Amino acid sequence: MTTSSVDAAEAGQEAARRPDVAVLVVIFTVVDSALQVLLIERSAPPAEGEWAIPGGALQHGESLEQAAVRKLAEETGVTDVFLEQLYTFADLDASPADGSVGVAWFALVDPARVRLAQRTAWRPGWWSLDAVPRLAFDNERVLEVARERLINKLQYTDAAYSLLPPTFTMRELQQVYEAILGRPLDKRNFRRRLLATDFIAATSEMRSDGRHRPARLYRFVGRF
Amino acid sequence: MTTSSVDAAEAGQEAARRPDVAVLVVIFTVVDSALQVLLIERSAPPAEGEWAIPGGALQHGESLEQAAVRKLAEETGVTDVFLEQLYTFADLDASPADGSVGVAWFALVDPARVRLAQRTAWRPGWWSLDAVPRLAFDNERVLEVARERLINKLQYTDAAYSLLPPTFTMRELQQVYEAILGRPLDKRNFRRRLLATDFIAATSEMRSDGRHRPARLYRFVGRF
DNA sequence: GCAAAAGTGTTCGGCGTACACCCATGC
DNA sequence: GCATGGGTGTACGCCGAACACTTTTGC
Repeated sequence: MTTSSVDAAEAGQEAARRPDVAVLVVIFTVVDSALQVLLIERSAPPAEGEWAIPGGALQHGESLEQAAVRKLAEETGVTDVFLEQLYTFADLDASPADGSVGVAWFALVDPARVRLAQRTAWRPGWWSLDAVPRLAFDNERVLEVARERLINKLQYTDAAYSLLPPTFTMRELQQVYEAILGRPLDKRNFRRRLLATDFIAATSEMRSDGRHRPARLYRFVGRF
Repeated sequence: MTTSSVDAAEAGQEAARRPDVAVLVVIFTVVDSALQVLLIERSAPPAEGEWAIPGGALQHGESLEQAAVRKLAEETGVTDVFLEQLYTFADLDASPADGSVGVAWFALVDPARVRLAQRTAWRPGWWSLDAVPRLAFDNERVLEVARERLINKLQYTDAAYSLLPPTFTMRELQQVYEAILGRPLDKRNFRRRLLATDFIAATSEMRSDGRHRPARLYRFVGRF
């Protein structure tokens, strides 16, 4: 780890001391029916010009979760979302023998709430999962592990709450699932299954979109 | 973390330098139909006299997995078993603010293969899961996470291969499952389900135990 | 009236679960 | 011959998967 994903904020410390513990946050979102991940363009060696998963050193007195929350907020301005520890890597770096580790987390965010950090150096950007560029270090492995976990989590938790606004239509929810699972789902089965879970509940509101029948809005229960 | 689970081998280093990264290994076995975990009695402060999950500092040039394998071998003499990363904790210690982390792993071992390290200080011992002593630091949390993962892994993987000798009877296999799940299972359903997974296959051998019909021996496939 | 998305039921196969009796052996 | 554990089959309920038509609206 060490320098594998240090952004502008940490870039100064990088030369001063190699941190022993870093936190990486794989930030997913779904826009236009496409699963996307937030990546940072590295503006200094090593791996200058390559893209990497956002991350930085664990700061003094911070818990791992606090560091992940902070990192997520720095990059997206978002708090209070699905955020879960993923896996810890010791050899993400070009220099695996230095004893440093990277603790990877993954987060799910509603694109409507995101305000990306405005920088020209260490520029952040969304990348569609089926078009990610070459990544610095071994970040491809991290991303792959994150994607697998996301697919699993979706099956038996309400994690999707974190990818959608407070209310949403069944179609929107289904598109989120389809984008993550990478395959189309049957409308009737999807609706029945989701309502059976009690993750979501109907609201009394409808939304009129265009020249077609208005859609009922739903919300995740246990939130708001 | 830091000193939370350092055994005799690392005890000397403990005073010299607080390691930034430690590895813990939750080692499970099943003996006499009881799920047991290996614990180490701490022979020096902090938490002297309390029991803890075995662990130690990540050594120079070592990957996390190598450290876990080494730790497991030091304590049990066993290699080549189910060993999987569990979770990483930053605040296992009494002193959570020191920036050190503990990467927890969990392992499953066949009791017949184990040769416990013979020490009087930092003495290792097996404890039944429903009778563990008070643990040092926050090791109870680690143990609880490990047990949950073990229960899950059992459902959809062949992890149990690591708890049994190369061949075994259906009854022995079922007892392992029952010990871990903590409830009795139906003999017919168990047999049918396990054979359906293709994790195990019948051998041509039988074992005669006592004054009753001999039992067929099975083996895990994809091992040996 | 027509285009577009919303909404709705039934059938089928597989899987987990409950449940009871005969079989082979040693003493 | 009897005690002990080994070994086997069926019925049912639930769940995921496949599949097509009617409804409501805007234009």
